[in-house]
Amino acid sequence: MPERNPERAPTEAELKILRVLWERGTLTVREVFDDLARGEEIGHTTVLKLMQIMTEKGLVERDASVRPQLFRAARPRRQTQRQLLRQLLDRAFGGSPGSLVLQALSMRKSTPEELAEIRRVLDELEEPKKKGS
Amino acid sequence: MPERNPERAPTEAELKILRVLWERGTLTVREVFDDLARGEEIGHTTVLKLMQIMTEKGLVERDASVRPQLFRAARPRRQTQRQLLRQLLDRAFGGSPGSLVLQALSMRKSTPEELAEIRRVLDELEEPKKKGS
DNA sequence: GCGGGTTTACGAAACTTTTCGTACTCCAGG
DNA sequence: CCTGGAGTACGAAAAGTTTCGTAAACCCGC
Repeated sequence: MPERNPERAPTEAELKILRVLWERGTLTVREVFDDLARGEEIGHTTVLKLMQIMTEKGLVERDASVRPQLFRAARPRRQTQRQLLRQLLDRAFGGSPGSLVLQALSMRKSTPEELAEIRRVLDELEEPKKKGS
Repeated sequence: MPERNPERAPTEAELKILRVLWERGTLTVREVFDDLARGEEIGHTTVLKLMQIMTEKGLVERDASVRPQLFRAARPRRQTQRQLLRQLLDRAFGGSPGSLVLQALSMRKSTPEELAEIRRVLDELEEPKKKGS
């Protein structure tokens, strides 16, 4: 189905649209446009064109059987985040997540809950044998 | 000094060059070229042109008083990594480092030493009062 | 001093991404 | 019907990135 660029990560403008779709589910072009237009100057046909291209790339899926047609993200947020993380890792962190994590943590802004969750994941990573609840 | 693009993060090709400069310090175009050409197909003047543009952007600094002229990264690796991380955070992780860190950790590939270091940073974050060694 | 390889500057082609004008289609109301 | 507004498709301009050809400037050894 993707008739264009298959594996390249979403661009900046594409991510703006994906963020809306991940957050709100299945939407019309107008709904996405209204959402984006609240925060920036952008044209309705610009959003439409982007979403058409994203359909060709396989980034979103389109239901053209209804009018207006509906769009939704083709891949879950997590998967795309992972792809972008991998890309950043290779481009600027020598492929090692360690230093990336440290830099990210040093940005503060993490809640105590997140820190606890991180600690939990660390425990699992360091003790892969235990499988108890 | 930057006569072009002031604050935008380095592009893919620019990062390839920055990686070499961060690793090896102050280099000539030929040295950067030789380094990159070992891993991919690329022309010498392509590298030169990129480095000229990067000079205009303020990404590298040039010493034109010697021949061949010398280039070095204008900003430390850490600072650029931070900028790219911030960008990724805003673009795809809703600005919160927590989930980014968790995703990165789930990629494995971290050494026990890195995990220990991460744990140490976590401790500091959760207990900002203690200042002991 | 001269010739040839090296270095540098510059312009522009080739691509990609982003933006939008224009026009066509499809109704709903009058 | 007819018309106007919403929705859609399409092409292309505008902007940004990457690549390289060409030629001028420079330097070393003969």
